[in-house]
Order: sequence, then C-alpha cells, then structure tokens
Amino acid sequence: MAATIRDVATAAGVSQSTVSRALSMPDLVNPATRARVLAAARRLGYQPNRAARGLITGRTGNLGLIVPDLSNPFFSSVVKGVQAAARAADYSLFIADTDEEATAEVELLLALTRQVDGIVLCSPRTPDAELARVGVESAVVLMNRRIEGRPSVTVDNADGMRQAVEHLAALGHERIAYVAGPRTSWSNGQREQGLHRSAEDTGTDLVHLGHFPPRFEGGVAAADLALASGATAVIAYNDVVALGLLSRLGARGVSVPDQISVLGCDDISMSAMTHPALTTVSIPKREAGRAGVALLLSLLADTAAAAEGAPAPHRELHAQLIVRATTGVAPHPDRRTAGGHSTKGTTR
Amino acid sequence: MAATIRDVATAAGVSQSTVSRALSMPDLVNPATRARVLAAARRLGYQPNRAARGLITGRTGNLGLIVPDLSNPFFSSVVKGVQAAARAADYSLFIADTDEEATAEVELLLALTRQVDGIVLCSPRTPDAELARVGVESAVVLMNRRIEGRPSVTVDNADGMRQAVEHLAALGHERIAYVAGPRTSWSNGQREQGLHRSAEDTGTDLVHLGHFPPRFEGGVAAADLALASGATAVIAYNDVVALGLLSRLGARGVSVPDQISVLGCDDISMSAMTHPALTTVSIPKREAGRAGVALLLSLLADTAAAAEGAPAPHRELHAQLIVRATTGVAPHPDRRTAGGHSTKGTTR
DNA sequence: AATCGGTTTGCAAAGGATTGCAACATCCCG
DNA sequence: CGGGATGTTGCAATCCTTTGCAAACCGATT
Repeated sequence: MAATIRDVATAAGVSQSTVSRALSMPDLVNPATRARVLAAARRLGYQPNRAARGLITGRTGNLGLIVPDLSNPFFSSVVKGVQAAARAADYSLFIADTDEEATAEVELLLALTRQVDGIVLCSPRTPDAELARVGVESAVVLMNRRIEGRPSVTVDNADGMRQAVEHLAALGHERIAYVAGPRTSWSNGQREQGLHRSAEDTGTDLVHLGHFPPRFEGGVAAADLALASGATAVIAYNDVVALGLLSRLGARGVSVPDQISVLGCDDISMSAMTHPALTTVSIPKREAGRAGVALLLSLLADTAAAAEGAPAPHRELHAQLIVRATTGVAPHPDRRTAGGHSTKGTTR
Repeated sequence: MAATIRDVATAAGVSQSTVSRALSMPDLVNPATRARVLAAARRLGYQPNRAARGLITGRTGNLGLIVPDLSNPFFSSVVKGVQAAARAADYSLFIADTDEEATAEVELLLALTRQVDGIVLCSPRTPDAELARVGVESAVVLMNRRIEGRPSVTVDNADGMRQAVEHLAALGHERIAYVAGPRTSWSNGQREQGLHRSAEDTGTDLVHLGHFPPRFEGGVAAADLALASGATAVIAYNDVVALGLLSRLGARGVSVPDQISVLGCDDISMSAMTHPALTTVSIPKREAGRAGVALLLSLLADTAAAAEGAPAPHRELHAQLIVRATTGVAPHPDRRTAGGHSTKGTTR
C-alpha cells in the first residue's frame, strides 16, 4: 500500500540508510543526493511509518492530556493551547477526560503512559500522596497543581484573588462571600489562601460558602446562601459557577451589581457576553496549555538532566483582574441584611 | 526497562510464540501452560509493545476524532460519547479541533490517517466534492453529514424542526424567524429544509436571518434583526446562539416568552439552567458519539464487506423537542411591529 | 510396532525504520 | 606521492511482536 523507505531508496538509487538520513539528519548527506531523495519521497508520497520508527527509537511521537471535564470551557481552552503547541512540534495528542473522577486519573495515566512520550496532567484531583506513588515511564507535567520535585505549570491564583479583593474593597465592600470549588482542587486551595490573606490585609470580612461542584448548578445552589450571608459581593470559584449565581440572582429579582456584586475566575469567553458582563480574574488558559507542552518537550529533550536530579522546572503564569459590569460600589450599609456565619479575615 | 515478551517467555519457560498465543488466542495453548504464562506476565507487569504489534498487524489500536470546535458544548458532549465508546473497546483516541476552519479538516484527516485505524469526522465543513476526493486509508465515519456511499451517523434534524414549528404554531405563532448557522453546516441545511416544509404545512411565515457564527455572539448579533423582523418566535441554529439571543433580548428589556418566544437546538446542559430555561430540540449527543464509534468498529471488523461494496451503513438518531420556559403563547397581534422581509412558508 | 489424527509448541521470517561501524571517495598538506 | 582528515554512503544489526509452517508429542487404532 503505502510507500516504504525501501521504495524511496530504490527510486532514488540509494540505500535505505541514506534516505533515512536525508530526511532526519539533512546535513549528513550530500546536497545533490538529498535533493534526489526528497524528490523521490515526495513523488511517492512517502511518510515514515510511525510504528516502525517508534519501535527502534523508543519514542511514540505522541503526547497525552488528561483533564477533569472537557465540557468545562476553562479546560477546552487549555486543550486548545495544548493542541496547538503539540501540533506545532509535530506531536499528536491523546486527550482523556476523567469526568471529575479522581480514580480515573491514575487509571488513565497508566493506560496512556505506554503510548506517549509525555503527559500533561491538568488539574488533577488525586491526592498528592497517591499521585506521588504512581510511577510512570513517560514525562509528566502537572498543570494547576504544585508538587515538590515535579515539573509543573501553575497560575498565581493568590495574586488573582488579591486583585479581586482589593477591587471590591476599593468599591467599599466590607463583607465578601467566596463560593468554593471542589475540595480536591489545588487551585481552589490556593484561591482560599489568597483570599484569606487579602481579606486580612484589607480588613474585610470573608464568608466561606461550602464546597460546590464547579458547574453552573453549583452557582445556582450557592446564590441563596450568598444572599443570606449578608455579603455585598460574591467571588465564585470560577466563571461557570458565577454564571450560575447570576442566573439564580436574576430569578430572585436581585439586581447585579446594585444589590450585590459578583466576581468570577477564569475568564471564559461567555463571561464577556452575558448581561451584565462578568467581572472576572482572567487566567491565560491557552498560554498555560502551550507552556505545559513546552515544559514537556524540554523535559523530553534532555532526559539526562531530568535523571540527574536537576531541579524540576516550574512555570508560574500571571492572573489578571478584568473589570466588567457585575461589580459596583457597595450598597449603603443599612440596605444589607444580616445572616450567615463569618469571621473577620478568615476563610472558615 | 519494561518487560518484553522474551522476558515473560524465559520466566515461564516457554517460547515467545507461546506467550503471544497465550495472551491473544487463549484456546490454542494448553490450559496449564497458559496459566504459567499469565502468572509470569502479571508478575513482570508485562504489557505488549503497541508499536511492535502495530508494525506486524498493521493496526494501531487508535481512533481519531475531528470536531470543528471543542469549546462548543455540543461537541464536547459528542466527544464524551466517542471517548467512552473508544475506551470501552480498548482503543485510544486522538482528538483534533479544526477551529471551524474547513481547510484544517482535510489536513488533519491526512495527518491522522496514518496513525489510526478509523476516524470519526464530526460535522465537517468541507464541501462534498472535496471531501470525496480525499482518499484515506483508514475507515471514516461521518457524523452530522450525509454523503452517498459513505458510512454516517446523523440526526433527524428536519423532524426536530417540525416538532419545533408545530409547537410554536400550536401556541398561536404565525411568523417565525430562523437564525441560521454556518453556510457550510450540513445540519443547518437540513434544519432549513425541515423548517421550510413545516412552515408550509402549518401555514406559518418563516423569516430567514442571514448566516451567523454558531457562537454566543452570533445570537447577540441576530437578536435585533429578529425583533425587527416582526416575528413572535425565533428558532436558533443551536442553543449557544439561542443563549446569545436571550442575553441581547434581556439587555434590550424584551421579555421572553411574553413578547417573543425563543427556541434552541442541541439541548446543551446549560440550556436547562438559564432563567428562563430554554425550550430546545434535544439531540442525543453522547449517543451519537457512541454510535459513530460502533459503526467504525463494525467497519473495521469486516473490511472485506466494506471492500465488496456493501451498502455504506447509516444510522439516524431521533431529535426530541423539550419544552421549557422560553416559549409561550404568541402575543396579541396588535402588539407586534412589522418589519423584516418574509415569504409565506419559504426559507428565503 | 507403525501409523494416524489432533493438540501443543517452537523456529524463524517478516514488518519498516534507525544507527554504529566500516568502506570508500576526495582533498589538503607535507 | 603517501598519509591523514573530512565528507558520504552502505551494510547489517536491532527494536518487539505476530504468525505460517513444521516439529514434537500424545493416546489410540490397526
């Protein structure tokens, strides 16, 4: 069927080795010969057989990506970044979705490892200890999760939250509710810490509202709690949750931002388009994806350095508050109603 | 590093061939031997090298999936269905996103074909003629696109639209606008045809509003045209567009469904959660994904039949109207304002 | 005891590309 | 003109599995 390297060799009147070299180590063959080989290869539509190459090089030319939920717009953006970077480097990409199930992560990791050179593990929900225990042959880059001694790409969530809190404080808000995401989310932990510190620094009250699934319905469920908490502003774990909040608030006839301000995180594309448009802490999703692949490729390039216990590379991206229309000056104090438990400047 | 079949053979005291057979053609080896082999394999953590196997069998054990836009919730649901089915059949899945660019489709198709046994091509934007010209070695199943002689999975869009129009007609609507999706979308064409016919059958006016990108902003842009058209109900190409419509209508202070009814298509998860919840034509997305893989696998199972010009298998799924809160009885005639061009019972 | 049918097993040949090593050619310098 | 350095090319081994074919083995029949 498909042309093999032998066919090209015959057509060009050289040996297989010369063809191989002409294609992958161009400066080792005579320019004239190379031209002949390239011409023959093109004419025959030759494309090296990946399996055969992989067999001898031990490399697959594939990368893997594991995400908690493809239908979460945050992750689909990350996927796009990973995809673009992988394609640019001539790698193919296996994508797997764990449906937010922690057990599936390890399973997929093990299943994938044999077929890829490296894996980007995005926002893993598996506990540190267990994750550390899993030994995989392929290089693994963590995303949105920091574990000592492991390469990773993260976002400065704490700083993002600081920007958010300072913005709200400047608008006169003195009591802010946080709608927490999954307990197993590292990013959520980082955000809580950042909020905690910033609340202390700015002298604002922080109300912590339970853990909610990072989906629209999570926000819907949290809205009533947020209202009852007496907070004049709500920061949501992510934009999807924030949209859920807005929806429920709208349904209850609560005006945003006049009666309550809402602030999201991630900056998914829909956030800019709702009415009113959502104020949010923007995270460079595509960039994170690209950075993850870049890190992975650098790891693959010198496995030597990796084995030698060079410090695990780490890349931290910046988060940026984007002020749109769901945040405004705090309503006059006597408009607020009390309720919800709170502690001055603490997360719980 | 990893154990090879030789290691297992040595450990079990048999030849490589016996190991191979014990694992993949169990009834060809003596039960006692098989047990010994299996034990050794497990002990050594042996897993066959996919590249080596692929080299000789000519199969990769991989499937490919090409979709226009991963961040469109419709497609991420399809992806989940495909993913689940592929995993269940012990295939790995390459996923590629074309960013709604038709040229990328053929490119990806060609790049992927060498590394997979089969490809699900979802909602391709490439014209029929060009698509027919591309010869790929791997089996290809079309999804949301019907081309004579090619295996495909589709949804009965026309029937879905019929349900939508009949629902609106029953509510007293006499003038319905359709916000069209991409010109290159086959589904969009099917929906237009279905609408056309149903409009004639029910004797309602149909206003065709240009082609819009199948995204939120498409709906935002279309909303003003819809209002100006004098229609009392709008059917959107898909839910995302419908959400855009709702957003803009809300911003303009138009009440849904009192002043105008809105109807989407796809039934993405967010549609059930907006306020008011979106009436929509539900499409079995996951099921479509599963069906695509099933078709692909059946094709792979008997390539003989395929070569013999057996009729290309086709599977058509049913669409189902889900009435929620964005459709209501038509406003009293004199409330309406004229405008927009229309033709009784036609699509253009 | 030789033969036969049926299982079970091993040998060895693919499959397509990469790569260490050796061979050869060429050229410069002494 | 010989020797060494440099630049090109080919040979052949290697990666790990699968599989056609033949050998070995078994009990049973003639």
